Amino acid sequence: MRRLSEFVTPTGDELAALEDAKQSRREYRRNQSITLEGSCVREVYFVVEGWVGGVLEVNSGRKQLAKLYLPGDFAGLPSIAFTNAAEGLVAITRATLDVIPLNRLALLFEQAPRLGLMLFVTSQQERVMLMDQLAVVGQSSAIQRVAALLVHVYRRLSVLSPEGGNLIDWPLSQQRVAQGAGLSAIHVNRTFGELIRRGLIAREGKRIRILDIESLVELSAFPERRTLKEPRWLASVSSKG
Amino acid sequence: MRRLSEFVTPTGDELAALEDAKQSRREYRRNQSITLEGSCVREVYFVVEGWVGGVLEVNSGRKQLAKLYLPGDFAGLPSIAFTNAAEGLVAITRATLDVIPLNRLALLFEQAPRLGLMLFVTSQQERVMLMDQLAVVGQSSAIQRVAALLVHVYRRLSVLSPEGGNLIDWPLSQQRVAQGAGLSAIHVNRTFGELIRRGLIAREGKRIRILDIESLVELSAFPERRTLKEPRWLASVSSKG
DNA sequence: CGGAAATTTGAAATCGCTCAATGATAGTGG
DNA sequence: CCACTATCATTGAGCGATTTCAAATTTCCG
Repeated sequence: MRRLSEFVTPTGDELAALEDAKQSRREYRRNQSITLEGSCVREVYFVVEGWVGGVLEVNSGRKQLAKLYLPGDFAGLPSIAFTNAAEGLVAITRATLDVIPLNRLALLFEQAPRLGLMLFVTSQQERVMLMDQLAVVGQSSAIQRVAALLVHVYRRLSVLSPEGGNLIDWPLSQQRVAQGAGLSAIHVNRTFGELIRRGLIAREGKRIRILDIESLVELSAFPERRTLKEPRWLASVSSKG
Repeated sequence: MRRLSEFVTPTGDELAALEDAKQSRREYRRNQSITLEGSCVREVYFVVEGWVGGVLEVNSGRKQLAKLYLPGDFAGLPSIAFTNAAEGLVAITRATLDVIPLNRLALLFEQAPRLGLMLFVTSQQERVMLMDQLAVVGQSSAIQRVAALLVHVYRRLSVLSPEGGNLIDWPLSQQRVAQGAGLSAIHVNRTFGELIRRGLIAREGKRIRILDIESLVELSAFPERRTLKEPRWLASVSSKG
């Protein structure tokens, strides 16, 4: 629930309503497809464990990794407005998801309006993350794009497990990094090499060690955004569930 | 209101609540800044008339045009979760905006929960639009990116004024197109030339005529998304305001 | 252990960028 | 109304970052 409570603290009733909306729990193995792009949308997912990718296919087979869903994120939401899913969902690691049928999601807005508002605000955060990724892909060099992805993952994991340190379990193939950064896989390989040569990161098997986060941040020019806590404009909304 | 009612038809009470949330109306001249990136967020805007750009500055002065807000869109929403505005808002044409203070926006979720849900769903649409733009910028060539922008604008204007035809009033400088597509302004110029040479578009002063929309769509590989109308999963939510 | 997928490296091609300069257009103030 | 200026559009030339193609190695999974 970390993502939701980042903003305001949900009441017990609100948390209960959310738990109530969850129908079942599913497990996926690494690289397993969760939802196909273009399929019919009946439910969304709460990521309990693992990494999930949101992937769009365009331009004769080329793929864009548009979003990394981590534990605490709601996956599949963007597609709910359309007849066909805009993004495919893929388990990037072994993953555990809770299923939330759309009709139960809709009821949350009636039963717990403030929770609905929190979901709304969280979706605005997601829009900003997409805009940031767009700005990186649109306006910076290959090494900056890869650095930005590293910074993004580093920061998000830091929130999830503050004791995690600088060693990141890295399940993304260079092909997937390429799909996220808008580069070719081969150039991603060379770019990782350059980051290592510069002493910014090191590879330890399937892990990546962040050696110099300040330099990575400076190189990537990736903005750090501060979330508003308990904003005044939200105080007037009743938290009655 | 077109954007909201695209999904479900709001009741009179819901429309009244939304009107009530609007505080004042403001006019901006072409190229005037509406909101600075990094400023404090106290309100959002409903675009009544004109085009508004959402711009992110990154990477030592380079800018990304992340979103075109057209009449009926809510501008400034993405920033509400943060202490500082993530995007700057710029009037691309002369523009008229209604101001909605954040506390009144928040109250909508309590007073008209179904309207809150509609705002939520509309935000998911916006996420998909961003993902589509990201996929275009990340995965396609210069000519495809410019074609995709043309198709995007053409489709959105077609919804706003179905009688509009193939002649588009084009207020975007090549510099701004470049900021949207992740290209240099000079290359945008050459790319427009190529599109004209191929007979896909023609320029008539400050207007652009779309000569061959099918070929533009095929070239750009830009997906057409169908909005879900009156979805079953929403029927159970009360429309009482 | 076998086979598929992922990584790595080299060489050549190309797309798009930068630099530089010119021409066109529009807004401003006298 | 016109000169002035800033912005925008256009064109050429050369460069450089990234892609593509090809092939060797390594790693991973069953």
